[in-house]
Amino acid sequence: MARGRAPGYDDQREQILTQAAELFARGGYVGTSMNEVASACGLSKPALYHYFKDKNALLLEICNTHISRLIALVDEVDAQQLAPEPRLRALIERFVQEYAHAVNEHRVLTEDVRFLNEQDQARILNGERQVVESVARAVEELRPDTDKAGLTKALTMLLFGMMNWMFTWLKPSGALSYDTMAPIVADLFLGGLGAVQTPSPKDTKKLAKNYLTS
Amino acid sequence: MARGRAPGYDDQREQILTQAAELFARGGYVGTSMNEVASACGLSKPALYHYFKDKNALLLEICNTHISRLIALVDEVDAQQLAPEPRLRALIERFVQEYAHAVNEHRVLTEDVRFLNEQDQARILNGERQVVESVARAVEELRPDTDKAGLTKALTMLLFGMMNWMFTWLKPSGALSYDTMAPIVADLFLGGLGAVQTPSPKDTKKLAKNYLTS
DNA sequence: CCTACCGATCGGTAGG
DNA sequence: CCTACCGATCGGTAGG
Repeated sequence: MARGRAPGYDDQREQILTQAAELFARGGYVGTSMNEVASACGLSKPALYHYFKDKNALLLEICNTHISRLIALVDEVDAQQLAPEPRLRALIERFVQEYAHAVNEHRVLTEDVRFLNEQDQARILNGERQVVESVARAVEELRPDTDKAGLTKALTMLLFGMMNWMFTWLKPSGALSYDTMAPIVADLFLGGLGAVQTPSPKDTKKLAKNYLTS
Repeated sequence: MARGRAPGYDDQREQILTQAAELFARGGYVGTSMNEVASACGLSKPALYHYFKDKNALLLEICNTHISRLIALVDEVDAQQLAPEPRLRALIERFVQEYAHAVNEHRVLTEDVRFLNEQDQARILNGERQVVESVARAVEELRPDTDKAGLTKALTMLLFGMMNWMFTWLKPSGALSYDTMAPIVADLFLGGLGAVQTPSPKDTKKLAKNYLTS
């Protein structure tokens, strides 16, 4: 029988990831040294390198764990087969909960993916695309006309903007304030959706060309 | 008569600031070296230091120029004494225009202020507070009840979230797509504002406590 | 405005 | 021949 990892190995990895996410969120990926990560975990730098092969692997696992949870979240809501409005409300509530549960990880995901190596970055961006597309489908159900106008993704991204920007102004002190925000975001978005004028075809053509393709 | 600056001195400074904003926006402040800035401008590093005393000064001037324009913008709209709805529409249009005109500077402002030294950071954050408060006043005029509920600033920040997040998904290729987005953001926000349920006093108390105070 | 450097610290790894 | 580390230092490069 093969000898496994030492007991506590996985716990130690988890603890390192949590610490690194906090340090990266505060000082940025490039602005945080492996020495800082190590000493925040009470480890020597070689000990840290025992758990992660390099700095990129640390960043990748933070991003990957978080995006995997977001993908699982939208899949779960999809599986519930809710009507359009409760579906979008459920998505918003779950996103806000998830962000509140992982503020540091979320900030790292939104700010530091660009520092991953090319292939890992592509993997993460692919995951993000999956998540966005699932929400976009929910938006489109609520306003089918926006899709052919090329507006669906724009509206979806405005919704993500409201949620993703929250970590810059809401203190991460507790999940309660995030919980309070979820229905507000849902009310605002769902209430405003019907008021959005579909732009002229000339404008939406330009709009469609201006999405980031990657 | 004292010898003035060499002719072209100010032009060179401007060019450096534009180049630096682009490099900082792409690679982050910490991830960009002064050598990279210098060579992108066709200068030696010592030559670069002739125009800016250190890296912090470069970051400060990028942020300061941009935030000053935003403050001027809200002051101009304030001076027009518009009715609440056209006022907020004007603010949104002007913000989106300004962001489109200075995508790199805006990204640097939103992501890299934390790397400024303490005093400069405080100055910039103070400017940001001015801008937010002006928009918050416009929001409060449209929904006076949200103020005593502590909701005004939350709604204002959701609006900024929609606008500030745009640079992550709209290609910076042209001002036209941004122009198309401004009325969409305005429709969505103004349309949704009336649909937002005021949360219970218990929740808003928590909400008010969770703003970043600085 | 150049070449030539400094103190320090970077990410990563040697031997034991 | 595995794991779980340590003290010390590697080659390069950062801001200045």
